[in-house]
Amino acid sequence: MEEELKAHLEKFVCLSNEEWEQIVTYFKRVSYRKKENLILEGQICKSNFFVIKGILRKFFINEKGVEQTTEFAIENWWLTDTFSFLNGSKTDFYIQAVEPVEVMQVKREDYLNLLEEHPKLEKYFRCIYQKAFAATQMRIKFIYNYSREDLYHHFSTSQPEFLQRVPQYLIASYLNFTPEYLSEIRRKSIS
Amino acid sequence: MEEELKAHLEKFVCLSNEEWEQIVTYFKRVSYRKKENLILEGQICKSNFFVIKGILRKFFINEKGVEQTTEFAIENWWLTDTFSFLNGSKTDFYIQAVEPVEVMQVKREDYLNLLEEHPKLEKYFRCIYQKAFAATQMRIKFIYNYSREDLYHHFSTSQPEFLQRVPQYLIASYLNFTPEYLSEIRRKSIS
DNA sequence: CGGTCTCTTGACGGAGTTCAAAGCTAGTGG
DNA sequence: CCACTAGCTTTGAACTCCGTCAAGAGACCG
Repeated sequence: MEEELKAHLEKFVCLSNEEWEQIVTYFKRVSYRKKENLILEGQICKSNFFVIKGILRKFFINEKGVEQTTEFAIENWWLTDTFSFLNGSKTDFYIQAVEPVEVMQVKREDYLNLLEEHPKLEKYFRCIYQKAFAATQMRIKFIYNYSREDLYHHFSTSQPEFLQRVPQYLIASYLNFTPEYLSEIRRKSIS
Repeated sequence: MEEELKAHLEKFVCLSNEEWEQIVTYFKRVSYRKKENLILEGQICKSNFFVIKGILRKFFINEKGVEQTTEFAIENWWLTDTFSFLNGSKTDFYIQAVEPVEVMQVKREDYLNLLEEHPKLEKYFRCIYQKAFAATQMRIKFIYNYSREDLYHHFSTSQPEFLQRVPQYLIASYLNFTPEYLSEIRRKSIS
């Protein structure tokens, strides 16, 4: 069922069944296996992904050649390289399934047409991006305010589901430190 | 003149003169002196600020009691604590004029009414927030990818105007390191 | 010219990385 | 259903970047 996306849209705008049936035609439902890549560095990031079930992560290869995770997306979150998606430029990122994943994906052109045909959705995406922007600002504040150790504790208490579902080395990567150091922090907090 | 704001809106949507004249009534034009605070920690951040002339910065007092700058805004940029502005919650931030500043400011309720009355502007703000979100994601990528020293060099080459207009200790604060260390980096690059 | 704000310099310490190696776990094929 | 292997996690020692502290040198303002 695509009901998850419908429910999410309806948190911000009211839709008739008829509208919904038109809207859903712009999307494609796709499954990906664990570790499968949805997009690769160097490609143009043609789609925006809405997660119905599973976990995605976005990462890039840093200057030292190490995978650096910058975002996770779970159920009811959108994920894409916004910059590449909007401008049609090449992306520096990979998007990969952490677990087996079900998504609804929209291509850039369909996204733009969808907004033309259904201006109601301008409001939906305005709200979504406002929230996403506010969240990212909060994240920068945390990064600036807290030590790595504090960031881990904050993350593990505020997002406990991730600790269950995502391997430690990816958490370390997302928090921008080494698996070795994460291991050290965990030892400290247990004893 | 408020022509700066009008020009900015028209980058994303077409407006008749009549529409513009209605829209502008939702805004208030205000001047602030150097170092004057537009909002204070603990208040509700009631307005969103569009900079016509000058520079604003947003900062918070970190756990060590030090001012930590998280954003600058120059001409044609919006600045607010998005989270507080949207939800009406108390802000953790200060917004302060780095130079004498002219802004157009909208209150939260006027912003919401404006969007009701002029749905065209949903598109404008959707685009603005999309871009802001993409920019913040790029910023996190930079923070994760580069050493402090590289961050300074990247900042100074990509935003040279800020080096001219903003004192060094604020640049250091924005890049999340100490004025002492910034001084050391500068010495290295000169010799 | 005095005083406050900004920038520089240097010595020291600690949070977090790097490297190397061993222990664990889970997925795969036989 | 077990065994093997590749990938994940832990440990510890050495090292490094960058923050802290203290003090001095400019610069800008009344």
